[in-house]
Amino acid sequence: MEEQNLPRREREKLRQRQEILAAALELFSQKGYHNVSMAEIAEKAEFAIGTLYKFFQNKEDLYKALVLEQCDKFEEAITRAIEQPGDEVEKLQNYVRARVERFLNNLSFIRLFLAERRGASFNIKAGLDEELRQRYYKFLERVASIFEDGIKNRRFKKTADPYYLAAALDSAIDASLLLWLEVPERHPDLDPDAILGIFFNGLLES
Amino acid sequence: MEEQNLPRREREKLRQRQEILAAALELFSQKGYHNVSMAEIAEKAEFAIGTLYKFFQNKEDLYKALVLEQCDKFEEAITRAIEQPGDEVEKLQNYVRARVERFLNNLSFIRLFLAERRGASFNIKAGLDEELRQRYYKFLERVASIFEDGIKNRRFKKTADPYYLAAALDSAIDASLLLWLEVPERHPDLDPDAILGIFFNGLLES
DNA sequence: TCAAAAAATGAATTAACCGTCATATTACAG
DNA sequence: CTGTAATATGACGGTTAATTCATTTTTTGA
Repeated sequence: MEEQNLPRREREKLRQRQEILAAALELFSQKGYHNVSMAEIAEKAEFAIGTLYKFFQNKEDLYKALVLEQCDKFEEAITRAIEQPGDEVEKLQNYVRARVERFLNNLSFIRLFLAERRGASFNIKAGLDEELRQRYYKFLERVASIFEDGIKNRRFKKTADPYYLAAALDSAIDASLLLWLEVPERHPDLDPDAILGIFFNGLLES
Repeated sequence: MEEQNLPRREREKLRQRQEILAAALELFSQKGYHNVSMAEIAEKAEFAIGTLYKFFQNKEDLYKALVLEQCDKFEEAITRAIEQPGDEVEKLQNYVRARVERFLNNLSFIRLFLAERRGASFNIKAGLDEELRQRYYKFLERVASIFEDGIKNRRFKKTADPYYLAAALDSAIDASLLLWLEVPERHPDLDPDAILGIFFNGLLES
């Protein structure tokens, strides 16, 4: 990380900032932006209200920092997976596995993320919504390009526009993971490769 | 509808109620629950604030009524499509087409619905969230049973658990529709059968 | 036509909570 | 150890918005 060689005071500050963000993440993901007060965040993080304002200009700023930071982590993890060497099948396998892993390690953020990525756009968060959308579309393009390459290399049939394929795969992952999260007793198996199987192996008996 | 043979006064009331709900739907889907005030809804519906409280106990109650009513309509339309006679392939085609059609006719609610169906659960709406989840899972089961039948009848290969297939298809529909909604210039074609094609025709070259 | 009942109204009440800032506490240098 | 600077605190001012209810308006039926 970049914590390395900063003055002691600065490192301390960064750690405090992280603690506030952690408390906020937990609360926001449980109750949603509007149902969490600064007082609550302060109490959970064990700071005074005023202290929060030393780190963040206002509630919205705190929220943005939280979401963007988590997005960065998400993108880093997924990028690493996609950039492993291998053919398109392997890349997609790595992608789905990384998605699943990240999901399992970050349940609280996932709730927030899904709510944000697709939710109605709130005036109060104007700008963030648009930025997230843009980032998501760029990210989808990278997955789409795997499909595209696969088609070029005659490994995949062109069953649909690569971008739609990417969107479909990505949302199918979300759906499967949410299912597993919300009714685990009915759907115990969570096999990343099974999700891909839906796309690889056509349903129709030929 | 059930408006038929009610006293004039009652019919009048129902119509007023609908007007309030229509105004609320538009506002909520544009700005989100917390960014719409009762005063705004009242003004848009051309009633006094107090009048809203003759129809709904409070803001949350109004919101619940709105969402549940729209869900009813959604379920009716989809049920009608699924219950058309035909083999499993035709049923799935009808299902996807009905989903697309409903989407196009109800853009404002779709935004609300997607936000609600997957969004973080808000305390304030406790109960509604759970009900929606339950209804959605029941609905998924019906789609899943089409896949199940198709597998039994040797029309489909068993590429995955039918319930996961249903969830994947359903969310792929959402994803494609949202894509089309948000960046129509890049993704002009919106062909229900193309979405199904992804699931029917395997990607892998054999 | 008119008085009683029903319905509609929106000003006033009340509650929540964001963000400030005067004060208290802590850290630090001399 | 002490005075000063840096930091932390949380009570409070101000604003927004949900809900109530006394009053006005409309409807009803005799």
